[in-house]
Amino acid sequence: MVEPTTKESRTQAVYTTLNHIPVGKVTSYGKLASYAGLPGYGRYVGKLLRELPADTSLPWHRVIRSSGQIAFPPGSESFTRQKTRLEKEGVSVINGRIAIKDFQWTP
DNA sequence: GACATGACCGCAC
DNA sequence: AGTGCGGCCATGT
Repeated sequence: MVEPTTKESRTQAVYTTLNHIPVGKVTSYGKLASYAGLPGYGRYVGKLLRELPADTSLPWHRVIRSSGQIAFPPGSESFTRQKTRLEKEGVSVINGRIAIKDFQWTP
């Protein structure tokens, strides 16, 4: 049988890993995918987060690009929303970039 | 099934 | 340090 990797299992794996990111730390789409057991699924992670409901309890704002920058165009609503949430958790964002040296979270 | 799109990534210049 | 290009995966037309 070859179907242990269904859409639901992938989604669940990503959600679970995302929910384990502690406050004050962030990770990247690609790293999150790898930690969830899905290396190379960075784009898919972005798609999942995009499909999240507005009232979700998942810390989607703790996911940024590997370059340390927010994935939204500066000034957009999503950008501001993410920046505000991050700063409320103690993560400084300057010019769309995470201002701390050790922003990467490792399980 | 081919082509285009997207909250991505790594490497080369 | 900024830009470009190919690679990656799932979806929608």
